[in-house]
Amino acid sequence: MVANLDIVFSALADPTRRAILAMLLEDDMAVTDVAEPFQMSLTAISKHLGILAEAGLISREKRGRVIWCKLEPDAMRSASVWMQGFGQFEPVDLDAFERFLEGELAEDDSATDTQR
Amino acid sequence: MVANLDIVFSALADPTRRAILAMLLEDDMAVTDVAEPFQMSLTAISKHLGILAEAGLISREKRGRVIWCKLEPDAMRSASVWMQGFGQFEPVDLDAFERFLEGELAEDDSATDTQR
DNA sequence: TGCATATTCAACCATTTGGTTGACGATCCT
DNA sequence: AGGATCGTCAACCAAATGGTTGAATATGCA
Repeated sequence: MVANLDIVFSALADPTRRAILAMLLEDDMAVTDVAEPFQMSLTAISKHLGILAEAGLISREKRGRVIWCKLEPDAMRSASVWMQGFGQFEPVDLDAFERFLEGELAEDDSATDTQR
Repeated sequence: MVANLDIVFSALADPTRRAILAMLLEDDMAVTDVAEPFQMSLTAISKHLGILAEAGLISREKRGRVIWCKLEPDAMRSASVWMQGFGQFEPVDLDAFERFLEGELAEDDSATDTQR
């Protein structure tokens, strides 16, 4: 999944699309329901969803008449990794960060009711 | 520094601009030197630099004839923070990571004082 | 002073983007 | 079968984007 940074970043550059992603963070949604809070036409939203899907940021699955849209947060990974090359806003001490993640993982393992 | 996600992400969406940022990661550069490795005109590069500056990703300082371009990695912070809302590929809980670091630091301190 | 260098400005052009509307295919429900 | 709902397609449009060239401005240097 070598996401193309061009299309990922340009997909993220539009506020409508970022809002859609934020909505999908809550739950999977049908196209019509995604469109509901916006002023623009269903066609416009459908195009936005196409762009998000093209970037790999969402997936769409047709069940009956309804197409369900699902967030695919992994697609942001390459963009995030690229950005990590810049600046000090990311954990500077990667070794410490690894130990931190290991600790969290151990916690997750011990938590029997943890989802995913 | 409430960077505008629209202009930050769309600035990052262009491969030429990302390449420029990567070059500036090495060192500050004059406009002419930034333009040198690219096929396009100096004017085009100048426009790209304008867009990067508008997004806050670089700053430009004129010294004599030469305008020096400097990476401003902080501008990526808001974009990075926004992305952290999605997915598990970013430090999910930065606060927890900070507490973890403090904890490690405390361990180191006590290790120097006493035998663990 | 006069020329070379560094950078931007202004005008222009082709392509892409984000939106619209109207028609269409597919599916569900009586 | 027939009507309502879900979503896309096709054609179109205005504005933004990414590039060009030629001229202009500002600075350094002999």
